Amino acid sequence: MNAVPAAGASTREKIIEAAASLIPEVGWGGVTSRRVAERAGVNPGVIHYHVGSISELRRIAAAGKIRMFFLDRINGALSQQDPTVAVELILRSLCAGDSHDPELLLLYESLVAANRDAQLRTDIAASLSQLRRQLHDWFAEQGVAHPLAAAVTLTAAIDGFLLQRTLDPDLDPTPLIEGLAPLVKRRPGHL
Amino acid sequence: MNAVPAAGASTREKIIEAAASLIPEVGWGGVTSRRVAERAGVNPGVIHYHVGSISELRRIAAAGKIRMFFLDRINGALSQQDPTVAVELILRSLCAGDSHDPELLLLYESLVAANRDAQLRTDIAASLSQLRRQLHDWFAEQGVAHPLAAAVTLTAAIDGFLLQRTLDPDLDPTPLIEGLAPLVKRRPGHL
DNA sequence: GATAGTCCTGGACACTCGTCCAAATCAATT
DNA sequence: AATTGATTTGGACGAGTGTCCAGGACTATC
Repeated sequence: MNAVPAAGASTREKIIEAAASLIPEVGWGGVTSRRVAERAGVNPGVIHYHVGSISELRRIAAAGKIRMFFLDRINGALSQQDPTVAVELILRSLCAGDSHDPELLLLYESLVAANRDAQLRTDIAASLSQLRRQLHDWFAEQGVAHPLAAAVTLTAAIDGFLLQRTLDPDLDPTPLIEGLAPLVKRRPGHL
Repeated sequence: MNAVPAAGASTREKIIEAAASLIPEVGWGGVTSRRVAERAGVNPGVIHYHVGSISELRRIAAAGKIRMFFLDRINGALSQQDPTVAVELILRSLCAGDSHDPELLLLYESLVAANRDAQLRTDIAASLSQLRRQLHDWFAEQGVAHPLAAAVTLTAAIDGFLLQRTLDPDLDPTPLIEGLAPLVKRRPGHL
């Protein structure tokens, strides 16, 4: 189970990838062994050879995707010069794509499922708290007045807004950007 | 189906109530006909007599509870005098109870399930947009500078924060209250 | 080429699911 | 008391589920 040869790792990854792609489509509970096997082009029996159980498969697939999601989509904006610009950039970019962005749907499916899976909850909570800390440090560095309040509020607001936007694709991010702008303004004295 | 006698309505309500109480416990997909029947103290067969299908039962139960939730928990704060106080009151009250508040868990279960159920999506989107409008009107009345930005940001931030708090009960609402306070400050000229 | 270890196949197992229905029960009217 | 309609019962049906396993195939080592 520890040292997995290349060939085995390949089908294992195919299985995990298939599960991850299914979560947003059919929901957490809809990810079944047969469906995963079919999408991965793999025999149903082989799933339990590479991954212990379906619950564990869902957990592995979700946690991996979520970690990547935060790294890719949020951290990219931190290379911006101005916090206000960065916030607008994050939101515009997140709203640019489909409102049914698979990565977002996977995130929300997992967040809700985590309430019934302690291991998953721990994994996601770690990713979220790391995200908050990164934002906090960056805001502090950029001379934002209240970096902690800014990081917590921003994380929560984006999270909630995107969740609501999955229900109503026409939801306009502009008021939110306006609302968040003063929060991330630099202190007057900052160079 | 329209004019339901008293006796029938009674068991029908027992069924719906049982379903609503199960959603936060076992998740959207975990609400099965047998479980609902057991909790309602009712024969499994009778569910399809009073409610068409299990999907419809879940939808009915969820939509009703969510409408009530917004009415009870949010509107109560609008009788406050000061918007800043009201925001703090809403958050403190929502964070006072269990972080696994059944009503909140039901809301998030339903929000996620709504992505795979057009009817449910429409119902919840209506409740949410009504909530935003109520907040907007109240903020405008109270002389908040940017009522629309305030309403959208507040709704999103609270929604997201509470979702994250279901994962991490120790999450402190204070930074969020700090972050939202300037957003709902009255215009200087307001009496 | 034989052997050993890894990987895969196909099918079985026991279970739960949503839905349906004929028959039994109940309530109220005639 | 008889009749009629609404309500409830208990069980059945087929489909789908997670999990497991005996064996086949495949690959690298000796």
